[in-house]
Order: sequence, then C-alpha cells, then structure tokens
Amino acid sequence: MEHFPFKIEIQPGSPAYEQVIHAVHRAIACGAMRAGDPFPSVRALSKSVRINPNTAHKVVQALIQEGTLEVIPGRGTRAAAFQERSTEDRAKLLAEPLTNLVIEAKRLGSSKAELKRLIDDSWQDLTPNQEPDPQDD
Amino acid sequence: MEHFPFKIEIQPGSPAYEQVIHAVHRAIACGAMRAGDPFPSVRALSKSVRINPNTAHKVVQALIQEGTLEVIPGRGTRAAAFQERSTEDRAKLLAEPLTNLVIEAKRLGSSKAELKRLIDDSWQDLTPNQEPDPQDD
DNA sequence: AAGGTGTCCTATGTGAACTAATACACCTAT
DNA sequence: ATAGGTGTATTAGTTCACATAGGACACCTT
Repeated sequence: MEHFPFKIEIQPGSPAYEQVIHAVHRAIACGAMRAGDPFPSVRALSKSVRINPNTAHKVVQALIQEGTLEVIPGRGTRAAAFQERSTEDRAKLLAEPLTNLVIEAKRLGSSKAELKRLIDDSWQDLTPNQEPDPQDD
Repeated sequence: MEHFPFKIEIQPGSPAYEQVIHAVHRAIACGAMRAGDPFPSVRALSKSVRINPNTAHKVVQALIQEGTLEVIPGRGTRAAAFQERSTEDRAKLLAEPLTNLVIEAKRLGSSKAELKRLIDDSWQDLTPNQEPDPQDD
C-alpha cells in the first residue's frame, strides 16, 4: 500500500517487461522518480501491473543491471544515485534512438529546423513543472 | 543481376523483416533510393539477403502498405513517389521515436543543447554528399 | 509459349515471452 | 524467537510471433 512512481496499462504488441522498463525510464526523465525513492517490491509490482512475478522480477533485474535501481538487502530496492557519464558515453548510448529519429524525419520530409522544434516540444512535455527556459536544460 | 539499393547483414536479436525494412528506410533517408528506382523482386531479395521468400514477401508487403513501394503488375515493384504530409501528420508519425530519444537523453543527463548537437551530427551522417548547410534541410 | 512477377496457401520448426507454482536465504519488525 | 517481508532461484508448461519449406495461381512482359 504505497504510492507508485508510475502508472501503466500493459498493451499487446510489445513485451510486457519492455513496457514496464520504458515506463520507469519515463518516470525518471519526468522527475517522478528520483534517486533514493523506494521502488515497488517484485510482488507488489506484479500485483499492481498485473503481470507474473517472474516478469516483474525480470524488470527489476534488468533495471539493477543497467544501474537504475539498487538493492537494499531485506528492505527492497530503490532508485540508484545518478550515474555521471562522459559526453562520448552519452553519444554512444543515444546513437540508436538518435539515428532512428533522424532516419524517420528525413524519410517523411521534415526539415532539420522542424525536427529541432519538435525536440523542444517533447522536451518541455517531459519537464516536471513550469520552465519555459529558452536556453538550455 | 542488378544493383541493390542497400546492403545488409541480418543480425540475431531482432526480427529479420524489421531489419530489412529499417535498411530500406535508411536507404531512402540517405538518398540511395529515390522515387522510381526499381526494387528487387521478392525472390531476388530472398536470395540476396538470404532470407525465406515468405519473409521477403512480408517485407515488400509492409513497404507497399506504408506507401514506400508500389507494384507494377508483371514488372515488379519500385520506390513510390514522395508522399506529401502535413506538419501535424509528421509530428504524429515522429512522436514515438521522438519521445524515445528525449526520454533517454534526459535520463542520461544530456542537456538540450547537447542533444541538438547530436542531431546535427546524425543529420549530416545521413546526408548523401558534402553539404555543411548550417541553416536548414 | 516461356519466364518472371506479385500473391496466396498449408504445414512445420524454433525460440522468446509469459505464466505457474514452489523453494530458499536474507533482513526487519514485533 | 517468531512472523512476515524482501530478492533470488528453479522447474515446468503454454502461447505466439517469426521463420522456414514447398507448392500453387493469375498476371504481365518478352
């Protein structure tokens, strides 16, 4: 009986565990989940999202593996501290979704300016509060 | 015995037909494949990429469905004419890869400026020839 | 007439994804 | 010490997308 940092309805079409992981990533990006926040237990996550405990465990396992969660033995898991990365590392980790977007944009005939405008919109949509912030992050 | 507009080695991890479709999209974005260009037949594609004819047919079918290819009865298929879309349509079609990228960028701690810089790099990588083009598409 | 094209069909194999039920070791709280 | 929560592990079974295999048809070009 606790507040979950994210809400999600599993949709057919892609694996359930992928959808949950994606929802967690979104929660982190939006600021709904911050370092130190407790994460639902495997069984609580299983009941809440209505997936099998094994699938829930697979989610937690993957998030721990990538450094997003950390285990507190006997207590559960929580959001791990922010992981500092170099510019090159970020570039490598962003390479795939980046080329995916640019390929799709060019294929549809979008201009680079339009694409950057869409970036602005999406960036603001995923920002917690009011923050017009014309310059930077 | 003709020149293929793309080269691809099927890698395990994701469905073969998705990889081929993605390669075609990339070829279009890069300009390696333009409207009117002939597309390999189902059987030729099958032999070239070394996939089953049924899988090759699934690829062609999907590309026709999305309007990328068009059928010339008795001759084969070719790249369809460019499809004009409204700004709103482009925004909707780009929504998914867009949020994917922004979520990942925010999660990794990238700034919006850094993200736009990566966009510039990727955009140029997918541009046919020399074209520094500081302004727009 | 011959050959290439897209299209369709049935059948089969393979593997990922998910579910199911159980068990264990660990820690916390009472 | 007991009870209950936690992550973790195991084994088994089911479902379904993906891919393969082989064949068939209608259509058009040459």
